[in-house]
Amino acid sequence: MNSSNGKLKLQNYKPLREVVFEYLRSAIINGEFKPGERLMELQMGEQLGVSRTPIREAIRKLELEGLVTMIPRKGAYVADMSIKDVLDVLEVRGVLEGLAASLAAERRGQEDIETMEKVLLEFESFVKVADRDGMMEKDKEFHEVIFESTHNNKLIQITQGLQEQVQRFRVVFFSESDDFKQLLSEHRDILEAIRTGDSETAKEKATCHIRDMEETIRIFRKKKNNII
Amino acid sequence: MNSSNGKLKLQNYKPLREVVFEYLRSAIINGEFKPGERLMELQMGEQLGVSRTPIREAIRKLELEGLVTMIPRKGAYVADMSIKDVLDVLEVRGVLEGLAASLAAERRGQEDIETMEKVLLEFESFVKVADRDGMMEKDKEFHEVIFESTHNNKLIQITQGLQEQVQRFRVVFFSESDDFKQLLSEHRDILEAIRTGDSETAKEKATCHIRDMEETIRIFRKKKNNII
DNA sequence: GAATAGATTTTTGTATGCAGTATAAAGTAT
DNA sequence: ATACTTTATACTGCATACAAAAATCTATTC
Repeated sequence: MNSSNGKLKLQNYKPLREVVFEYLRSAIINGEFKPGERLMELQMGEQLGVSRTPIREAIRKLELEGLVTMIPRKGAYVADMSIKDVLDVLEVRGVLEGLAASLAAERRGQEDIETMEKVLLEFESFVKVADRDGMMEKDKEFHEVIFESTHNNKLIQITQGLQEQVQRFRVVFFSESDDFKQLLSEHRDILEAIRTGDSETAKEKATCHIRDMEETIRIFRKKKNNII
Repeated sequence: MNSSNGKLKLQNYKPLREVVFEYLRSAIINGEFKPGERLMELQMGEQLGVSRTPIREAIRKLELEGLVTMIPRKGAYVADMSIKDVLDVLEVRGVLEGLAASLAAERRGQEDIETMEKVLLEFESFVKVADRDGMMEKDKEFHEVIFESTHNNKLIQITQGLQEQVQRFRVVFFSESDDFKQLLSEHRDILEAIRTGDSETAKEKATCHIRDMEETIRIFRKKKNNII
């Protein structure tokens, strides 16, 4: 079970398809590949220095994850994401964050609390220097810690998928909103409820937190009447 | 846009990988392939009369869906499912069913209600003749209609995935429980709340419905202390 | 008889080849 | 010029080939 033998390299081995999958996912999530853009196997393969096979296998996974849309015999396209899609995701995320916060309040360990506090402080310091990328990262981490604290693997897995889908939108959100103070205070409220084991309050605060995001998106939709 | 030309065949075209994917998924869900069983590409290919390529691509999707576990350079195995896994799924399903029922109460159309009523009647008639397979099918359909009525595509998509994972367990549930009358009356309560547009009650009833399933599983775990 | 090293077979990972289809371009008729 | 074929090209879908790793079997040694 321990790793004292020489097989480290083997355990570190990662199939090309996996490398490609992660690369493409990250590229789509971070907007390097734009929605509607076509992903051509041969071209991507040349770009990454691999054959079509691993590309194709990676695309199958992206397809199931909803980041890529397949049209048989035509090809793979980066999935469009309408504001309706984002709102749908947030509607689901709302209840899942609520569930997660309430479970976390019941099940969290001491080190979970400590990690949350650490992340929150780091978020705060990014707010001070107005580092949006830093804030986004820490915001994501904060929610991740909460989900980890539930010890419900399915919940963690599902949320990760959703996470990735909103991530594409997060950039917009963070450039729209200026009210990071509110975000911070909401996070503090959630953490406080989890710390004291008050699952009911934790659930409520977490749900509201997402509802606020929804509201921001709705306002955004009214301002610019376009599709992302 | 219309289909008056001869291109019908093309629109019906389904890639082999898709056929294989659906076949394997169904086989795993219905327990024809047992947990831990190894899926060998060449062997599966011979069995289905296709080459390894479509098999591999199907496996990538099953992998992401959590029905298959990959060990690099060793192969694909039907994913194990512990009772803890099932309980984790149900914990998530609980809040999602709640959300779905409350949204359905707000957004359902007339024909949604009619479909639910029809399915419920069909379920009832299967109860009368003690047809477990029929009941299982109608139970599944009932929940599907509710999710459809939310018009939230993400919610529908996520739940379908979860659905498939518990389906493997449903067989056990339906052979354990004899209290189909209660199941039926719970479904009736949910439908009634959705019909009258009482989203709060709908949510509550639907959540309880899943909690009951959880309870059944917990009792089952105590009775037989084995892993499925 | 057990253990180990080596050879053999099986299986995965990746690349490539071939057939068929969609798309764009060129040509033809009206 | 416009609409309708025809042709060319590029790409996907699937099969197959080849390399490398894992598993299995065999023989040899203690």
